[in-house]
Amino acid sequence: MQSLTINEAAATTGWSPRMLRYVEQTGLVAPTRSPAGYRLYGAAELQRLRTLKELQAQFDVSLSDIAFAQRMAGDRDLRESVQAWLSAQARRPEDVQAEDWLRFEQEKHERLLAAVTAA
Amino acid sequence: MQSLTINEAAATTGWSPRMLRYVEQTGLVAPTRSPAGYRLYGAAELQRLRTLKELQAQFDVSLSDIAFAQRMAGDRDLRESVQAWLSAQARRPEDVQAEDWLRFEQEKHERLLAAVTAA
DNA sequence: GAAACCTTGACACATTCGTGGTAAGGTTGC
DNA sequence: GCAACCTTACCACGAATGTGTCAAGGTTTC
Repeated sequence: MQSLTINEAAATTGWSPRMLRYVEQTGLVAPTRSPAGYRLYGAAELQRLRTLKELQAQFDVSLSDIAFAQRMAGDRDLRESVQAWLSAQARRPEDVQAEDWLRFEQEKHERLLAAVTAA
Repeated sequence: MQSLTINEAAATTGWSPRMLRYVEQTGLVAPTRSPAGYRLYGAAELQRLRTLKELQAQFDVSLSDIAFAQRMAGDRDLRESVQAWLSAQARRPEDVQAEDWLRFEQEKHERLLAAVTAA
């Protein structure tokens, strides 16, 4: 599996070289380096870069949004604090939305329980 | 249970009136309104404002970060797309972190199953 | 050893976020 | 009816995000 240098990676992913460096700086896609320090993008990184672009286009999210999601994924304290804060709001009528998140997890448990008790 | 007007709410929460309006605009804390359109902050809103401030101080997150988390909570498509993108990265050695998120949900199911089968 | 790549670092610029102010006008309480 | 509040709508301004370009210098390839 061969790797692409930054300009090649830019060509096949639609990002500019400048942006590839910036994306790396945000911690979202970090290529490996050659002995001399050249960025080397493997198949996995290229795929991630493409899907990252899709994610942005489809939902209009910013890089810092995704970076925050990644931070939440890796920091349980943060994640639980945020979830707690959000769930406290689910009581209010206009925010039925927020409850969906919880309900989502809740339902997973219910489905799981249903499956187990049915057996 | 009486409600506070914006300046009173500002006084007891530490936010400025200006920021209370801004926070409302972000969709994070929306007070009810009096017939004349005055913002009325109840105990729940006041509490949410205080804990929001704590959340920011403790983890150095921005309002837009929390707003994005809230958006993810309410938009399953978005949430699952982001989670999928993040988990695709968990394979890479330096990102063991990200896997924790998934493992977290996984563990909840496992604990649930353990509790059920133990009974 | 020169052409064509790569690196980091900087300057620049538009856009958004966070925050304060101020102006023009409605509401409330005496 | 006036003082003290509230509203929305702006202008402003620093900090962060997103993006391009350019300079000074290392690497690779012929």
